[in-house]
Amino acid sequence: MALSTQPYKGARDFYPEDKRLQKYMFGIMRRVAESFGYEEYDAPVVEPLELYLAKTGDEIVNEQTYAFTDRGGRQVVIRPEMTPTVSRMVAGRRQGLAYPLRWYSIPNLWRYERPQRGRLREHWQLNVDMFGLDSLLAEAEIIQVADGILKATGATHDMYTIKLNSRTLMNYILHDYLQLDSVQSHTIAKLIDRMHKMPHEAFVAEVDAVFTPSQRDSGASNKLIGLLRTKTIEHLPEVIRQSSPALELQELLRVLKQAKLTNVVFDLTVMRGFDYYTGIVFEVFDENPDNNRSMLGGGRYDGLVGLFGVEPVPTVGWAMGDVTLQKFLEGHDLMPLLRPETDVYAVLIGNVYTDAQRVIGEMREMGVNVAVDMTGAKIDKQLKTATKKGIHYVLFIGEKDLKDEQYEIKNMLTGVAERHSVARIISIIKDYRSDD
RNA sequence: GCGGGAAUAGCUCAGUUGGUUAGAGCGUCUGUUUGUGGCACAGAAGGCCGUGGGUUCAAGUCCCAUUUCUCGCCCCA
Repeated sequence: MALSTQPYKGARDFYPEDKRLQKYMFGIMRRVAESFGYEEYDAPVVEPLELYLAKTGDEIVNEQTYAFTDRGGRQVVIRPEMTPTVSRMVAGRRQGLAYPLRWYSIPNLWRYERPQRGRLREHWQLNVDMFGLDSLLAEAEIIQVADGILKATGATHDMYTIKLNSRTLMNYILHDYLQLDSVQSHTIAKLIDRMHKMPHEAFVAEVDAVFTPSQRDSGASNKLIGLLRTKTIEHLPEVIRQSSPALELQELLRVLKQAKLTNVVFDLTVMRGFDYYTGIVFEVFDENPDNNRSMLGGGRYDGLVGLFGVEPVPTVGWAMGDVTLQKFLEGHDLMPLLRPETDVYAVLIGNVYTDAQRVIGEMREMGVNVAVDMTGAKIDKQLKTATKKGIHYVLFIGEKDLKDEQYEIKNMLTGVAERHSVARIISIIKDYRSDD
């Protein structure tokens, strides 16, 4: 039985062309996050099981993690998300950190589940968090970071929509306005989370079933359905509109509008799956009809750091997966033309390998990436290799070139070849590389 | 964890109601005589038809199981 060449189920091999795209996406994430002053951190891939038991839903821990017992009998998990880890790190040094703390990371995460479109077992996820600021300006800033990253890919505001909601507003509506108990509220919240995946009649029927007969008679069920259709805060009933979470949402919308985010809307149906959110929640939706999904989401979760037995630290954050971003780029024709890392392929003519080293070495010292063909193959064969590798420039080095100190540099895309000194060639390559 | 679809050359696929040595295009390799790739021409390699059972005189083709891929569900980083 031959060994399989396939990667592990639900995980991906990154061949150089795949890795190149990943480097491009991560590069944008890093550049934009750092432009807002966010610092990169990382942590071990393996965490103790308890870290997740404290906050995440049972199903995630019990059925959707890679969990095992290590040789010392410790129960551990390959991290399925980064939020507990970063909360742990902040709690560990909370007194020595400078707040507001701006941190980001691009961890590799694993979940044990059946792969499907856009959801694998292994993925990379950008996490952007701000700790220590209990102000709407924190939400506003991290949303701007998200917007900045998408714009840096070349996306425009018509390609995605930023949808805002508030967990506290939902609590107010469900508990105070509709008078539901906590079990009913929880069930309704989960239903709202799924409402766009089911026919409207089915949704209405399921919502109805949650209400008691007397609640239905008083019209509470219809009120909720009506509320969920509301497209702006202004159209909410007066009592709700004057509640403090609604006023807060309105303020955030105003701040974001001032920051020129034209694609931000209020959406009462945005729930987010996790229970740990405590305030504003938001999601960014892809407007591509073929890929209508949430590609990024987050919100305020003030309670997590406090789980480590320290003073609570107010926190906002969001996360975005590499697979969803890639789907977004593909769907909107935003995939970049990526060049190979190698700038120049050196074709050797005759037995000049040793003498060519001084030319090649000089180029490398000046920051030009040069791959040398030392196969001794015929010229056409060496050129074919360069073409196949996708390298844009070929440098010919033969005895007469070494003697003249003039070398032919050929652009493989245009077919144009010129003879120059090494110094001139280096500057041509650098100019070419910088006009990305 | 539950359900639908799929699996034939490196890739994309064809393969008749089951019937001889399993096909194409692209790609790969070799050559068209050694300082110039893409084009053209000539030739070659490459398949336990995913795997294991079964039905049959005969299975790539029908049946069962299994694995993997894929699309959904559950759940949602």
